[in-house]
Amino acid sequence: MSQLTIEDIARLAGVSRSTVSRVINGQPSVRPAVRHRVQEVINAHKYTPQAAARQLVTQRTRTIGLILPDLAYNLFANPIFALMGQGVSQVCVRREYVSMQLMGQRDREEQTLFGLLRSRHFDGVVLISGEYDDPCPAFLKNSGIPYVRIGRDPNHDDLKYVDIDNVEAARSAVKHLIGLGHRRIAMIKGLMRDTSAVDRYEGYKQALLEVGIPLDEELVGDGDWTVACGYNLTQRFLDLPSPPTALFSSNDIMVAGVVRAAHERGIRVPEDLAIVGFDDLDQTTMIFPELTTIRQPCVQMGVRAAEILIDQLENDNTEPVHELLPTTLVIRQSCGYYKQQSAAP
Amino acid sequence: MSQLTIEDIARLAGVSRSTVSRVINGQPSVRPAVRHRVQEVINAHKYTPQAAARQLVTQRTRTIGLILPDLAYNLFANPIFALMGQGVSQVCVRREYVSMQLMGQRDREEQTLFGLLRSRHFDGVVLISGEYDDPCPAFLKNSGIPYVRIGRDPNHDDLKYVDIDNVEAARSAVKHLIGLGHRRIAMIKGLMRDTSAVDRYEGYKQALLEVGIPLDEELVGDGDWTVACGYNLTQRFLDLPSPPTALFSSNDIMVAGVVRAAHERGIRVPEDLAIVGFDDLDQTTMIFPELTTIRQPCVQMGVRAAEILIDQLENDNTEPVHELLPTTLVIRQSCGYYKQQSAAP
DNA sequence: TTGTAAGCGTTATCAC
DNA sequence: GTGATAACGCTTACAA
Repeated sequence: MSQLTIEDIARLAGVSRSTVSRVINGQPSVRPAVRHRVQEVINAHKYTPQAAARQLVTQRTRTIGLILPDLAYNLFANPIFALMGQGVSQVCVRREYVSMQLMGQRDREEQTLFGLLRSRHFDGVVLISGEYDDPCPAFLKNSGIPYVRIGRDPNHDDLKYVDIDNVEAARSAVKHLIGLGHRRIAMIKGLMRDTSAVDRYEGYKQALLEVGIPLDEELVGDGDWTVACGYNLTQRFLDLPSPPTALFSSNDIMVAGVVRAAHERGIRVPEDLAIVGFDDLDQTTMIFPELTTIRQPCVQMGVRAAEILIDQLENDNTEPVHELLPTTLVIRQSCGYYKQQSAAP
Repeated sequence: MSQLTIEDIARLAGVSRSTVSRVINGQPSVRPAVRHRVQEVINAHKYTPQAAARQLVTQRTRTIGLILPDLAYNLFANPIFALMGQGVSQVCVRREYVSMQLMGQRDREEQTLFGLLRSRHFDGVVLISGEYDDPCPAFLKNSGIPYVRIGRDPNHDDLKYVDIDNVEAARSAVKHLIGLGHRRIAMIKGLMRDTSAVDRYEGYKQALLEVGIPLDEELVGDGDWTVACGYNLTQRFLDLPSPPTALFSSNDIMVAGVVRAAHERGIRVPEDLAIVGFDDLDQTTMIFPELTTIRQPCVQMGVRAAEILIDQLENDNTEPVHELLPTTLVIRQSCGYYKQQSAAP
């Protein structure tokens, strides 16, 4: 069906290959009548140029690869990566690029992945990676493959990245709880191999420090982003002689576990336990009491990453770009009013 | 860095292009010493052949495209598509293929997608699509692009597909509830543009019919796979003069809404309301009372789809393949024992 | 076992 | 404005 080549189209339209090529690529120097005739033939036969041939001569694929963390496959957390991907995709469509997500376990098949990247399928890569010492950005960098990272690693000098200020975001979340009068505020950390987990913990500590609340190790749980750990850690917290009155979770997913554990013990949210999450997943709205949380602009992060990448590809722009997108504290029902409430008439 | 061509490698190794090519492609007819020397040079320079050049001559990309429904972006339901993708990816790695997921809104960018597919980026496609009259399989079919569908459409004659028997699976779920003594069994349907939603409803009706329970329209809700509809419909059910004692949900996601609505009214699960879901998402385990549900072999579906596709690609196998993979009813806590319980001493 | 040469389907550089 | 013609980087007969 579409095994026709440009040569065939040329013959059918009674012109040369070059002219057909010009029509396809929208070059102006073709007489309207000719252009029209050629276009007719192209449409009639649903001819589309073969990508490989084109790529070979132009040395461009107009394709960008999207690499996700392994995490994405196992986690509820999935939605945030999907959103970032959507952002990337939007820009690509607009700029007439193609974006493809590479499948497969990153850590298990690293060599396969690197080989693939070296074979120049992609003009560039958007890499979603928040891990310390991830080998992937290192590889991209010293292979000279243009990439923009979503996330960052203080140990690694990425030329271009898009991220949020996790320290500040977490700090504001915890300050909110403090502002409501809470003093015993538990925190569930994310996986500490992720920079965002470390930073959010840092923000938590800063907020406490600022108001002179001593850090109580018992109120800090080693989470791993999953519902299960939210559940287990909350049980531990609630077993304490003096349990927390508030809790900050490093993501929304873990809150699902927190809420379940609380429910099981008859602990009410927010009356007995105020909760702030992180991410602002749409999907959770229906599960929890409306969750107070930090909104992360996932789609926008994908958008910016793609824009920055394409800018580099098209304008050879190799200036460093380090963008921190703004987060917002979205206040809903899961915090209630603590001191304020008891101060009411 | 890896801008070297096969020509450069040949020169550096003191052989001809052909020999390098033979080494790369693992052809036997190369003297071990030579092979070794060439391989050294390749490794030293981290040379990888350029995909486009290779594809141009072989007319094969060894790449398969994975197309997801738009749904996947919006839904919690995401996990099942990710799992199918994992299955596809596993097989590809094993068979030395590359799999890439096409990004972007299917319905909005149909022409873009079709153009992409026509440009021969992919040797074949795994298409996850359970919609009636989806234009995508139709396009693939009459473009002669090999594809295997995950899901099917009775209105469309797909040459190869992998699916489950939704009617039978749903039927067994509802029979389970009936077996526990329930007579007023509500059902939440999925989006009826999806064949699986229609089939699951059919299974529900069959199960009732078999034991002579009349279909009560009031107990059937038009769902759309989301948490929100699970919530709203359950409220409606519980408002009925004679509310259901059991509920079958067309997927696990919607159960989240069901459970929330039940909780809010002090309806206990399973004592007051027994629930059976569909999918068996790992992630839900922590959210609901352990959910009785139908397990769908998502990864395996991806695996089979990829295997069937690659078989077609490599052996020109154009026999029809219609595989229905087995589902299982996984019995956990969300159903309890209804009649049995009251029959106990 | 190895090398030479043709050709894959495009775009790009020239002439005309 | 249009058409030859030479790349692009690889694989693959066919020769040697």
